[in-house]
Amino acid sequence: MSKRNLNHIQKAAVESFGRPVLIFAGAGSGKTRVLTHKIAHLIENNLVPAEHILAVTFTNKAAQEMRERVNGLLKEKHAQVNMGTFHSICARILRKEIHHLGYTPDFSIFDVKDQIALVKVVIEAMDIPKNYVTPQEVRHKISYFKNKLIHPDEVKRKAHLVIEKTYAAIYKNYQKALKENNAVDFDDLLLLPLEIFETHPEVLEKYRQFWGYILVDEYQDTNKPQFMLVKYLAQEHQQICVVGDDDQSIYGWRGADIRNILNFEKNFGNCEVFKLEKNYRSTGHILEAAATVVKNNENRAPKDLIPHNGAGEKLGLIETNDEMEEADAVINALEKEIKLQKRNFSDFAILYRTNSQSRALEDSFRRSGIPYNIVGGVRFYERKEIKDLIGYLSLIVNPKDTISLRRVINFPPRGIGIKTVDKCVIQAEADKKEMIDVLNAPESMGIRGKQADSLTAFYNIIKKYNELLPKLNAGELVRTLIEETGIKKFYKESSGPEDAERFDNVMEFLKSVDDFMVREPEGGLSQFLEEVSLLTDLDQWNDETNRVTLMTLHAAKGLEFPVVFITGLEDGLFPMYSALETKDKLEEERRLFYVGLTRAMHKVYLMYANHRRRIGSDDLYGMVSRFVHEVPEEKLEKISFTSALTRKVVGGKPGRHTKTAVSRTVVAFDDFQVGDFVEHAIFGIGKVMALSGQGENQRVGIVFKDGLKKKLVVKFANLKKVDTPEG
DNA sequence: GGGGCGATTCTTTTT
DNA sequence: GAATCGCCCC
Repeated sequence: MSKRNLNHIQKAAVESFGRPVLIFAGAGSGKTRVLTHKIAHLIENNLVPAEHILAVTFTNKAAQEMRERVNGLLKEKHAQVNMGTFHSICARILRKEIHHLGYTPDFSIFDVKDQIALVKVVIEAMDIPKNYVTPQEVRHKISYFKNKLIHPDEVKRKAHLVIEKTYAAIYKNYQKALKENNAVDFDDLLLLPLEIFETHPEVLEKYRQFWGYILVDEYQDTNKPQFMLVKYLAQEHQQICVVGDDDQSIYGWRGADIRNILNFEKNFGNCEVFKLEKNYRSTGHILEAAATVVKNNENRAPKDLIPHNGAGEKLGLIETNDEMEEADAVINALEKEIKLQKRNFSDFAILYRTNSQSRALEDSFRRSGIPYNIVGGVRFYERKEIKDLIGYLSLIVNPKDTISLRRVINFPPRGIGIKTVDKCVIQAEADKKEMIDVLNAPESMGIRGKQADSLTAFYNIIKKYNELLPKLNAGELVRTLIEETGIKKFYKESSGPEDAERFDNVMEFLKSVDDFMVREPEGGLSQFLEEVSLLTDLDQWNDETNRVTLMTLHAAKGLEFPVVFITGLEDGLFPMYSALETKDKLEEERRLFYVGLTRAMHKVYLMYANHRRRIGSDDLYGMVSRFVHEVPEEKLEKISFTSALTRKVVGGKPGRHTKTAVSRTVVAFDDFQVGDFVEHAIFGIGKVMALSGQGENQRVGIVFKDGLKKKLVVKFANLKKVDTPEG
């Protein structure tokens, strides 16, 4: 392995061994390079065998990339390093160890929707006044408690208000219900291993010895359970290296505690600290702007980013009237970049604060024919049709999973409604049986006729596939399952246009099962389900194709792009209103802005709209974001934009299904080319013959239809671009 | 008792 | 704009 392309601090961090290592890695300072070289260094110098190294990353995709890069650095073949997110590593631990807590290894992993469904069931069984609490808010509370490592009993002890006591009671029952379903939620994936480590020291000892060296990336975004896991595993051998940047901590709302990194030296005494401050990514103006902004935060470790590249271009600032115009302005600037700087589509990232902002952007991209990729939003595996299928599979693997059972018992519709399900619940309680097992005897619950037949048929399918599980490979199983359950028939016979698309998604799911089987020939269905439930949209994002990337600022963490647009910079949206309540929240929003700025290599565009329509809440007539004002004015270049498109409503009444006709008319500066046809209010149609000047000073030489030649300043001429000489 | 259709509600960010 | 809720009809 060559270390020639490391600077001396990076090299020292790579070679440090024998003491805990803390690396403060500023944005773009070569953090991933240090981590991969460090892993390669450990292996190559026989300091730690590859299979005894554990590397924790923030996303599965990052783990995959890190694996490839480590493999690229090492010439000799070596065992695989254990890499993954906290959640995926913990899931693997649980498959082996969860029996210590009385679950079976086939446990289901509940996502947010499953959690809400379970909370609902729990509340309904509890004699709580209707609408006193919503399942969503309770789920949120429970997750909050879990991320702070607060047990139900402690919540109960500290509860004063009736509502707090209610939360405590639901939390306790919810946890009990999870276990009865042989299911864990996302938070449990972290909590249950901790519980095992605390109650079974011999298990902890086993993992301590196995993972002789631990590396944690994005350490600033670890929460309390994650910190405890690291502490348990590493505090004895102290063979640990964490990397992070307190300025990029953006997951406080999920329990991430910035103190984990700021107090690392206290928790792991005798540690060696390295600061990577040289930025290899961004040009000077961008870097200085970002640094000035983040210095407004009080709660941060003082540090600098030293520019390595030239000053580059100033940050573009573009004001528009509304979100549609903002989207057009993005396209406009993007096309200019492509024309003038010869960039590819994949050089651009469009970032926003909330997923719903992607809609207007998406419309414009589609209309202009520019290929794009949206990362996030509704994930593939959260679509209804896919969740239904996963529901079947979860139930087959884990028949105790009543949430999946409820989900699929009447899909496709087979005449089993809520009342019938209720009868089954009561019967199961009375008989002390699993819910699945009472379905077999409908007569004993007073269910007859169509419902009775449906119940037995449903029971037989689940039972049959449960028994087939060891014999059939996952792909075959799913294929026959969609036939036998009638899912295929249901979609094929449906005339709804969205059902055709749903069936396509089912087919794509089938393909992902096949892919999994090729990748993991030994892997069973439950391993596939685990992988699927921990996969995020970002993990599947393919950055090789030539497309513009649209994503939230959160999702952009750890990535870099030549050109970055940060949209929706309005007070109330970014920063959000709710973040104005406390200093900590505002500082986290500011860090998010900092993360956005530092994604860019060459150019940043800051965008805001004077009026933004939002679904589900009032329109925002926002002021320019305070963050824009925090960027030094001399770093900004205002780019004026007049809509290149006029929208007019065509056909039908205005309202829900209003169609908008879009025509290209008014243009921004710098958007003329020789040969373009234009229309002037007085002189009429003309043809552009010459160009001079730039931006506000741009002039165009035009020959009008009657032979009149004019040289006009674009700013004042109010020209419209037209497609043909006829207008 | 189930199914269909209109009314209502949701909103930050995600492993 | 979509997903859930609740009402009403079969």
